[in-house]
Amino acid sequence: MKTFIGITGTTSVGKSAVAVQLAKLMNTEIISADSMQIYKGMDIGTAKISCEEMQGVVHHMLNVADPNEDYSAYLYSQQASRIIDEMPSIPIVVGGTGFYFDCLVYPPEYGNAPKQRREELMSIYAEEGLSRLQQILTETDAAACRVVDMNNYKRVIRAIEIAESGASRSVGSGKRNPRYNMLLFVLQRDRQDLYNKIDKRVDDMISRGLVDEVRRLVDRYGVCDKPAFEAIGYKEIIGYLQGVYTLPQAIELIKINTRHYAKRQIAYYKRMGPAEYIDVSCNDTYDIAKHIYNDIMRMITI
RNA sequence: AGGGGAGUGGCUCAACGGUAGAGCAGCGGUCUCCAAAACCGCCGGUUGCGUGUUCGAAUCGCGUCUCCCCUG
Repeated sequence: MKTFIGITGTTSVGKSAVAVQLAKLMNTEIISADSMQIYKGMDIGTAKISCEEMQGVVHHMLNVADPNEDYSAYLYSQQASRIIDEMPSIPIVVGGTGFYFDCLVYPPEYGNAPKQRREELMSIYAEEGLSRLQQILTETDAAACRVVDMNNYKRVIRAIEIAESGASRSVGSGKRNPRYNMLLFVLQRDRQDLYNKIDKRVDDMISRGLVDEVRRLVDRYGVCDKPAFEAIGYKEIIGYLQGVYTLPQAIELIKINTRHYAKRQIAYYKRMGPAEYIDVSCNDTYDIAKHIYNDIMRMITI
């Protein structure tokens, strides 16, 4: 079983820089695990690492999809695991999307979703509401209703898709076997400190031209309902461009939504299995990378 | 200074005589292809202050403080 290094943490915690230092120490490459940096042309708002910041370290899984595509965790796990498998060195997977790490280590075991059917179910939800979806699931896979969050239309739709493919959301093989040996490091910092950094980062994004970036995106693709357009920083600025919010309101919303996101990230990391938590509040990025490097060397030689 | 309006949890407001509710924020949680998404839960107020009326007041009276608007 192949080993990879996982580095995660909330937005604004400072993952990218640490990862670059670590990659240089390990003489290896980086694979992004970020559900929004996947998209081309979304750079400022996703805080995508710049060429200079990469310092020559190769980064994979950035800019691999167009914003009007239906990208998904399923595609990510397929593409990223291929890269991991082909890399001769120990890859470093870095990003804030905990679910993507899960999908790498435990590849989704249910079948692929037929695209037309999902659109049908979506329009049923839009026109007839959640209760109709619940009814469909009850009829096709009653057992799944006990396992699935019936208030969450996305989960209900997915369970219906699985049921219609002949499987059942209720009979997943409980303890799944991991595909990789992941050595996970979670970077963290004091909550107030983190919130201050988030506020500052959002202000920076605005002054670096986030509004223009979003405008360009909308000009090119229109306002579609693809995942990319639900990204924090984008949906709010779109609202501003459409006159729903003033710019200050949109900025405040971005900050709030980013804080909420960070909280959800923290909750997710707690359930990702064994991990080493590293406080990065008052440490130099190189020192943090060196610390992680030493730990890795120790774990691998044992 | 005079006239009018308002003061309710961090914020915006509801309840207008029967000992306070909601949204937002905050905090916690869920998660097997939309995951920066979607969903669930929790905390929090002796209603500016004082006094009176009443069996009972956030709600009525009086006084006082603060804020807003209008007139000077």
